Amino acid sequence: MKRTEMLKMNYEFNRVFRKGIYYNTKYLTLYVRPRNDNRLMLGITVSKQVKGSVKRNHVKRWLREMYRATESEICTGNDLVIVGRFLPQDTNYHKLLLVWEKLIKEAKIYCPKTAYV
RNA sequence: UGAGUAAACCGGACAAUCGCGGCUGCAAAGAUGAAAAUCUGCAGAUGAGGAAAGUCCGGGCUUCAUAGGGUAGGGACGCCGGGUAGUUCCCGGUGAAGGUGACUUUAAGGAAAGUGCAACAGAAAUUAUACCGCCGAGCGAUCGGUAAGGGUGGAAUGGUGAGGUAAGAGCUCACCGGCAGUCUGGUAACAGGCUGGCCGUGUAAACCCCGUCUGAAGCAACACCGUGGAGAAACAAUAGUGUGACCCGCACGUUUCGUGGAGGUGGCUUGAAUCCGGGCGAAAUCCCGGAUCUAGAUAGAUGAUUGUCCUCGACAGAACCCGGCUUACAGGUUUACUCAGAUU
Repeated sequence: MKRTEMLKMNYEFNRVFRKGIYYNTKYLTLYVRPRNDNRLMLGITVSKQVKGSVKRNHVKRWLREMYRATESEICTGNDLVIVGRFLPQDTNYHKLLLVWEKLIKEAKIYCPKTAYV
């Protein structure tokens, strides 16, 4: 299985924020920007509305795990940035996963496995 | 048994599957490359805290400044002894305050160098003073003596008792307090004794005085590499470089020095280290011997799922590294001690 490619530099993030299309929900914001090549790159960031570095880190891990679970169903050729926003106390991984699945369909980057087979 | 004091420690556990960081080893299958190597692959062990936090002190380390020394100014600290690389930290002790007690708290030098302040109340808040009183003189107005008592205040000119007196007063005496001198004990802070003598408030977390210490900035420090770009020098015109097997053709001046933006590499984990054993000491700490290597990321690694168990899980995430302080914290364990009660 292919390793997830991460966005690293600050300018890469800024490029996606400025030129990408964003899809907003209560818990997450997704920025999408098409790429010239066929790679799929991911950036994860969490808003400071989530207090405390422990909680922020935890949300980041959820987002990464969530992406990993659905990576094979996402269209290639895009830069994605997922932003974690304010989360109520009873949030857990499963709730986030449901939100995420809705979000990728809405953003029209949901490509079921046919692309790979 | 109940209530409490002090110290030390732990900070959900186990199993399975998938996933992540750097490390070590293997493999040579795939990709890049001239090579070294890098990525991918497989295996292995390993991977956040007691506060990682606040960034409040003290260092190491680095750069800048600086011949050496002193003074002023600024800042910090302030009972004594010991510990330490060092501190405002730690340990032990002294004084003071609190608690029945175990024990706790303590910015604890100087008010006899000087200045300031002390609201309201009160007669009076410091080279001051007499409101109600008390006593004496006087018919009285008033004058003189006094600071026991009342009253004000956070604080009122040592306190209690006796003598003394017109009434009173350290005026005198005893004890207590405080001051000065001296002796004894203690390394010292200080404690105790003796003698003299009766001494005018508090505030230095007000200025100040005395003593001690004191360059500045921080890993985004700093060192190295550095496509591009700015600069300098040298060389060349049938040359050189790239493309290519070669020629033609096409494109471009080339090389060196050097400054350094983006970016990269180092700094980056072996250290006042951890564990075990022994020793000096009342303790902090120190000494000796043995063993171990225990995160090193850079959009920043610990997560998800399932199952079992319990007390049902708090505060909370390394970012150069140590020592200390402070603050946050569900619940639990151990040891020592105190008070009250019960039983023997």
